[in-house]
Amino acid sequence: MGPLQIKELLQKAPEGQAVTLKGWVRTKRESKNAIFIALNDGSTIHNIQAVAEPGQFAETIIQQVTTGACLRIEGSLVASLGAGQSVEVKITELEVYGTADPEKYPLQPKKHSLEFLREIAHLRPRTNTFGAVLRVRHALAFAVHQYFNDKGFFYLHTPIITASDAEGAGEMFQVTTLDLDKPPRDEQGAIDYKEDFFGREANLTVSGQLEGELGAMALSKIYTFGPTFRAENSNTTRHLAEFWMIEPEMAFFELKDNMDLAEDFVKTVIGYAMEHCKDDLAFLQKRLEEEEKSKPQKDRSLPLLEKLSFVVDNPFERLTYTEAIDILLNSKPHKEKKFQYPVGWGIDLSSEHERYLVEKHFKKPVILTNYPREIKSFYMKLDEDGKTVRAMDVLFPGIGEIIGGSQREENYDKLLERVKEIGIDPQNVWWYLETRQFGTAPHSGFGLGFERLVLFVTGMGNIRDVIPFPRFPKSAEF
RNA sequence: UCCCGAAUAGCUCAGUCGGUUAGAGCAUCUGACUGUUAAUCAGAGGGUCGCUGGUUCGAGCCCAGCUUCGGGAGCCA
Repeated sequence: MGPLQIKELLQKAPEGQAVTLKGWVRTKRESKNAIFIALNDGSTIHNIQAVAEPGQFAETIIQQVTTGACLRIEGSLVASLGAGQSVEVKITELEVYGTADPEKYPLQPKKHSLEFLREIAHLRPRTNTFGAVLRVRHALAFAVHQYFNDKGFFYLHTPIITASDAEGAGEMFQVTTLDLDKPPRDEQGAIDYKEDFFGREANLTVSGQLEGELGAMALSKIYTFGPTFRAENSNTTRHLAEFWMIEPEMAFFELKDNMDLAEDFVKTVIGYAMEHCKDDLAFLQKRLEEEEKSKPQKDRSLPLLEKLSFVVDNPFERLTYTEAIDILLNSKPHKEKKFQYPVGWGIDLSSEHERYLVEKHFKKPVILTNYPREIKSFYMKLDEDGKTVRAMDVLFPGIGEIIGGSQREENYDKLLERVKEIGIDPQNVWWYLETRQFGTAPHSGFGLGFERLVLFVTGMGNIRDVIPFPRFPKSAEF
């Protein structure tokens, strides 16, 4: 089962017991009577201090103990003689698993910019910041599964390769085994996809929702949690070409049930991270506070943990799109013509409008519902007036849209009409339409961008820093 | 894709009006000191100033193009 993790060792009572340490050197300090090694194995943000006596080991060995080197240490767990830590390990055996040439190893015991660390994504998990982010990311992922399991949902594995481009959720990455130099052509000279691996055009999924609905029409409550791909040329702090999306889909849920679930779900998983990642979140909070020292008081945000508590403890503001437009029309920035994009019923809200509602007007997460049908997807259930659909977007401060969902159109005729209206060939989604012919049911669901959740919980500023190996335009290194 | 900004030592940055030999802190190395805490002190090494071209007696600095990066916008989760 391997050695005890440093996280566990740090909590043990020091009784001189024999322990084994395996981990990477963060710093080494040599003094007349002792050599101090700060070792970290990623199990916790905290290092354990290992102590050797000068002359105890050959100088050639001690010289190999540099920042980044990997060590095996045998020793005894004792009470620390110095301040700053309660326990330490008195070294009896020292083995260098792997050296890290200090002239070449890019991570130094000092602050590095996040931009620089992005260039060395293969090493950045070894930093305090990324260690903390990755542990929080894990806790959130675990909490997602636990939450749905507790609520009677089933984890449905929807396909990653799909032949339907009906979602309309964005540009897709094509999947092909055709020879791109000389692809087979049909009689019209067009590429003949009948010759391709699947006998038709195929792409990476942009959403598991349509398949998720098929699952919900049998298992009642399902969720997906998998990679999602968008080939959009998006260059922002909130978009990735490859990201992880969580999509619950529930039979017999109407829009209000959907909102209740979304709110409870987000609050619960954030609460889980707060409970299980105290040290990491405290570190991230401190990091943010230092970063914000240069900003004027008014531009500083709440301390991270206060911000998270606030979200968990307060009800989200719920209002319709129409009400939101009214608020925007009566807002100061609108009257003073400060908005870059004009406000009016029917517009797709831009991020400045969403920010105003969330950050200025309500100062809390907001759920907007009942958007005009023209700006939302074909599968959303029409309201009685035929003008709006039962959509809901959850908007978070600093992040924008973290969840997008809706009650689905379960009426076959209305759905077929909408499919045709937006130009999808019904033949391409015959299987989706059939669910409305065979035992159709009211149902709802939503999609949550996992990295946006991690972004919010960690307080990081760029989505590329909350996924281990980000994929974005012109970048697929590592 | 659009707008704005940036690119100088391993990292973070300064560099005056275009003018002689390119600056600091951290890191690294050497020495001193020390139960140390990203130790401290002294010294040393370390540069194709993103690339290409132009203006000029002279360019890190001015101009053009390109590349890469960052922030904002759009697309969205």
